[in-house]
Amino acid sequence: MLKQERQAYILKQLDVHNKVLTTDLCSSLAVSEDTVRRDLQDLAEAGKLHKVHGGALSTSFQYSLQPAPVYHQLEKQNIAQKGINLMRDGMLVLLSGGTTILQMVKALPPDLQVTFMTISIPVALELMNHPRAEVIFIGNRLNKNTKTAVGSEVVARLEGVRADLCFLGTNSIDVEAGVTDSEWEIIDVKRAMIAASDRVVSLAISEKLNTVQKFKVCGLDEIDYIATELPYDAGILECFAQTGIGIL
Amino acid sequence: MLKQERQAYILKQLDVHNKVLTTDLCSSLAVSEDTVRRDLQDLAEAGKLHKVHGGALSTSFQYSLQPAPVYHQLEKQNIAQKGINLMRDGMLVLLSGGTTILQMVKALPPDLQVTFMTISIPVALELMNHPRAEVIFIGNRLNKNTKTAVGSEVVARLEGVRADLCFLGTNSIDVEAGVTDSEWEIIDVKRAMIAASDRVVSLAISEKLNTVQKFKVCGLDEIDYIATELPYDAGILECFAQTGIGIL
DNA sequence: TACTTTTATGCGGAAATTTGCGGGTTTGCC
DNA sequence: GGCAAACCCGCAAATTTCCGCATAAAAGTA
Repeated sequence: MLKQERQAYILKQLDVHNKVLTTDLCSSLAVSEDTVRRDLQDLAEAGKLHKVHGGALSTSFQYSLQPAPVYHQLEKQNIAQKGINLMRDGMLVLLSGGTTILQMVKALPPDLQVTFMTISIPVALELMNHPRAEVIFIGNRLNKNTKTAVGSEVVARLEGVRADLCFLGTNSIDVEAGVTDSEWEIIDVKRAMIAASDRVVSLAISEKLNTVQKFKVCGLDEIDYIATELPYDAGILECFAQTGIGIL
Repeated sequence: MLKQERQAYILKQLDVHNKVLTTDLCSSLAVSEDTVRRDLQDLAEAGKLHKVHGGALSTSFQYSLQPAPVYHQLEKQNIAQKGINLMRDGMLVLLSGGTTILQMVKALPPDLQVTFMTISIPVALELMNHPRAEVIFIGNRLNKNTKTAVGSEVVARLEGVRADLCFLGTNSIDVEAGVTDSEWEIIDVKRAMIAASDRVVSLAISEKLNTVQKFKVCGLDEIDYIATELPYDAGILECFAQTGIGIL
């Protein structure tokens, strides 16, 4: 059988099943695994498929979020790193939604072995790319604006959870008003996440410091750390530090 | 034998078999390999065939020219429309994962007012764009390959559900073996989805008909409709129709 | 017919391609 | 953290291709 025939067969199988296994191919094509692997490599270099350990996936099968322009990308990457530094292997980590959280997930080191629970569809999708992360989606009805799960079912599920860390993609945080959000539906869920976690981290770019939204999530006393893109000793952070919150 | 005769013979063989081997030709034409090779080279330069190492392929044999990331796009849109036709305002509809389901979701008419329950992250994400759909994600641990929720928690949640319709993005469907899938983890979840629904629709491009995968989901008797891109009276569908399944 | 020119074919050997195998390493999973 | 599977690397064998050249056949010419 000619090489091109084999490769055409592989592509056809991919079109039908969206995935192929090296072992299956080498038995149905009656060639060695090395040959199949070389074929897959060729096709992958040509962009015809997506090679993975053990086989290959159809290129059309990987849904990627359109890279919507992320504002303050650099700042958010800075914040993300500060959050990542808190994670340790074996932890159970709760993640809310938001672009800052998403940036953090994208920046996760591949060797980190953490179980994540999230309510955000985009965050969950991004976590699918991480090799070692275990991902649990706390599902129920979805809010279309935030693309997160909301409702009493989510709150109930969180009641049985004891997490090490909770990261909140904070909408607004203020010394007086505490953490506030603009989406009414998400309030109860965030409260439940906070209640289910040992330590709570608020990720916020400095623009959101000392701003207030319509709905209150919790007071500052519920927050353990604030991560911003500012240096540790920035002036604006002093008043937060005085309330006993850790500045990252 | 004249050169033109040989080349005509080669083209004829290509028409019949879509491929020729240099060694076969030089024995059946009783000429040296070099001669055959020169013939193939001439014909390739004239665009009459596609020369490859060891022989040649018919030009019509799309060996791998374009991966066409939307290879089955049209077919899947056809299938999607057939599925959409079953939906009515106010229904509760279960959706599994897969590209066919995703196509259907993308093609949903904006005025349809349906409550969807799904286990697939990409499907849920796509549904976020629909203006009137209510979306419920049945969450738990996520399978990284399929990007769907799996595990007993999902099954338990589905037990309390009574849906009008269930759409399965079928991996393989066979008259004898029924519906089969390649992912072990998804089996229980699909079974639970089937049990929770009044009517079950299997969406499958025709290439998946009469193919079998490793794990059995259910027999054909559990399936109410099959939607393919083929017309109602296609021959391959007859054997399915005889089992009492509705052909869409 | 004899000679030249052009074209086609076969041959030998070198170069390139393909393939399978053995090793050592990495990866995924329990 | 271990174990089996999957992977990567280099090599060797078999096959195919390429290149130059000689020969033979065909075509043209006097």
